[in-house]
Amino acid sequence: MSQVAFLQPVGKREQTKVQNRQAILDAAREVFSELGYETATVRDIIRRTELAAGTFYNYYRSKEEVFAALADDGARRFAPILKSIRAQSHADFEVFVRRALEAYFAFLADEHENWEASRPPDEPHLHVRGETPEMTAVFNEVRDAMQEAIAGRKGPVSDPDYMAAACIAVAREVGDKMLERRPIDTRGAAEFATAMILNGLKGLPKAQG
Amino acid sequence: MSQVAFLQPVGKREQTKVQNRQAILDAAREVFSELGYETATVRDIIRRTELAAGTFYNYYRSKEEVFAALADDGARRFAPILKSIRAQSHADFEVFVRRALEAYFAFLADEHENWEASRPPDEPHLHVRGETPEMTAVFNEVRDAMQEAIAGRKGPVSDPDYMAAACIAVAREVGDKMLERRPIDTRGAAEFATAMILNGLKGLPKAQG
Amino acid sequence: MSQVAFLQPVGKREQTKVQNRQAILDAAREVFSELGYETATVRDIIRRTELAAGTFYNYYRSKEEVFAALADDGARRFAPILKSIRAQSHADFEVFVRRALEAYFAFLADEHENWEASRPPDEPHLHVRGETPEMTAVFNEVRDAMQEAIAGRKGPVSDPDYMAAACIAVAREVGDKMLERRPIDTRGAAEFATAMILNGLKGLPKAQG
Amino acid sequence: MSQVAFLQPVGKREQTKVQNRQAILDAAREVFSELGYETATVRDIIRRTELAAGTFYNYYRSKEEVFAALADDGARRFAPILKSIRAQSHADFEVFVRRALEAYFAFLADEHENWEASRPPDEPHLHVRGETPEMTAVFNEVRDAMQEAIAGRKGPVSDPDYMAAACIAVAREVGDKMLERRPIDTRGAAEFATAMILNGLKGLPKAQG
DNA sequence: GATGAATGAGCGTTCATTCAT
DNA sequence: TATGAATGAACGCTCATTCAT
Repeated sequence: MSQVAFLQPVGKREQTKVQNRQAILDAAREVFSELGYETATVRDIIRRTELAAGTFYNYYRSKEEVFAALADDGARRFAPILKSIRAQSHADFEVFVRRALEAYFAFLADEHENWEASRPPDEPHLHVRGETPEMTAVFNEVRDAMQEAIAGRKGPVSDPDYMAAACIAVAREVGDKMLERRPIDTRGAAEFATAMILNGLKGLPKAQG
Repeated sequence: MSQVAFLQPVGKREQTKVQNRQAILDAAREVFSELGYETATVRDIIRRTELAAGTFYNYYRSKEEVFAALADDGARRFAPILKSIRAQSHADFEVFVRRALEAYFAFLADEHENWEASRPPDEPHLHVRGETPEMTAVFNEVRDAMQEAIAGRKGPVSDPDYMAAACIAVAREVGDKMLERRPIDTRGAAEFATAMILNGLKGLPKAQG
Repeated sequence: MSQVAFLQPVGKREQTKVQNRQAILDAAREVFSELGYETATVRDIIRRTELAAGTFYNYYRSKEEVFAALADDGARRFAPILKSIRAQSHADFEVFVRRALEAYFAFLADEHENWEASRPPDEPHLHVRGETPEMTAVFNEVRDAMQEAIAGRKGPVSDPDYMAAACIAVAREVGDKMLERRPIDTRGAAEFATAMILNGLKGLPKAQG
Repeated sequence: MSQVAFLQPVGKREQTKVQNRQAILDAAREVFSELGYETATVRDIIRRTELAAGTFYNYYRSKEEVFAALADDGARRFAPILKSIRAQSHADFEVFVRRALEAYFAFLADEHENWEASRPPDEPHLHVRGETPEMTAVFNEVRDAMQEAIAGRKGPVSDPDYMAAACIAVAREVGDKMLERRPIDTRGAAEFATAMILNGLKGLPKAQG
């Protein structure tokens, strides 16, 4: 046995297991973002795979479960980024908001570009909003962080629940709109969303550019 | 012939027709708000009814059509309210926003209470957000009005598309949250949303109550 | 009471009864000839009528029954013609065959023209072969007559059952083809069919026209 | 591994697949010939099978497709026979007609016997004429050949379209009648049909047997 | 494990027929 | 009688899931 094998005991078996799992995840990601969660079927997923129908169930028990797995994946990748942002903001709420939004929009753009890159160019194209599991998950991360940040602010706050809901709603909508524009301008979106969240319409810069 | 009969010549037939149509609409409203549009099936609707499978099709040709009928109903009731608000605000954007939000939240609360009243008390309860057709329709009305109002504002604006998206997102989320609280406080929600939209988090009153 | 009323007691009631029955028959004839027996539905029939769905069942118990009624109608009109032909042929088989075919083709052409006349000009148009009930019925009449005539021939015959089947088959096919040509040439068709039946291919005149 | 296994490597799976496919074809043949194409339903077919509803669709996409498969099968078996007949008749029309009819009737008889053999003895029994897909297909083959043969004949012909229609009609009807008799006498039927087609009633032998 | 055919509940829809009015 | 809405069995078909191989 090689050292490598010792450190990571990948026999042929384990390797294909990993590959299959990944193949399913990849196919599922595509399918969910093209068809949306409701419309997508398990069959759609396995069809984009070289695997057999039954094999799906060796890895995931249902459509729900594979969706959750994808979401998890996104969350796992994003969580540390968000954590370091919080650490770096030293309780400065404005800074935190700005940076969190920047990170969120960057993640979105990245996801989106990967997805577009891996697609045959002129397929019919539904793109149901924010329906990819990763985006959903990352969005949830941001929401939670925002909630905590708001709750932890010193001084009495108006209504932390409403505040969080409102902030996160702005983030989501602006994010979706951003993805529809070309070129995708994550900085512009972050600026807008930050200004809007902190100062409202009246605080927005009066002219664009 | 009684005068009443003269005013409203309802035979038993017409009566049951009206009743059935209403029963279908009521069932559909329930089903859509519990399961969401995608998940709901025509059969789910008829099952909540004492009617036979085929009867549905005497009234509506498809799930889409019954959804549209419900949405129409909501829109029809709300549109004049919104129109008079616009007329009364004389191009004062702040006033318009405040009143439109008040009307929107009031409508939501009303809808919601009616719906809750007609429900068996402790059914399992998913409540997919804002998915009842009426709410969808009313929300669309508000969105359109907001978009127009923003587009029509004098002076250069930062990014009307983002602005509209952000405002409407706040309205929707705060509305949803509002419905989860008891008692339902439409005035509080409207105040919050208005302040948030116009001035952002920093403009929010520092203390609650 | 007038004499007429005495002879044919038609009150308003009886009159509409007759009219309704006729309306159903007319509609059914159209529908059967356009859609064919299998494809046609009772609903198709009543839809071409000013009557209500249930009314159909006051007159006929099913699709089958109205089909039979139409067939009967055709048979009733054709039977006397055929009878007189038999009487006039004094057991001369060749004469009988020729005249029976002429009468059959004439009836077909007549039916067909009536039907075409009563049709909107460029509707889609299936015309399933020989499927109108009248044609079916008349065809059956001719077949029976032919069978009898063959069975009654003096001298040993090769195989009366086959003979009848063969003759009638020729009549039907040539009849169908005839209806597809313009102008409809009943005489030509009768000549051809008669020659074919009596003398076969080898007895056919060598040139056409 | 045995040699047999080498020649035909059939696992149990392949075996049941073949069996199921055959079961569906058999059921379909029965259903079509008892009910006719129009009346038959996919569910009628699967009901005569031990299979589940959905299984049908693993093999055929629709009623049409299974019908076509059956027809194809018949046509494929019959086409070479007919081809060799044409080759052997060296443009002698009479010979061609006689042999083609013989082959057609033989095929019919064969088909029919197979079908009867595989049937429970005294089922209700409609037997819509010549409606099994195989017979339909074979009949079409004969018709086409006949049309070509007639069209290719030297010398002016009376009316090739009528001629073909008449010949084929005789073939079909005599064929159907033949199947109703016991014992099935394909030679007798062929003799009769040939004589009838070539010489008509008057050329028929005067006595039977 | 991987396979992929089999399963059968469920879907949207149609339609002959019934029956209260 | 005429009406036409109500009925519910049946249709073609899909799909998540199972299970023998």
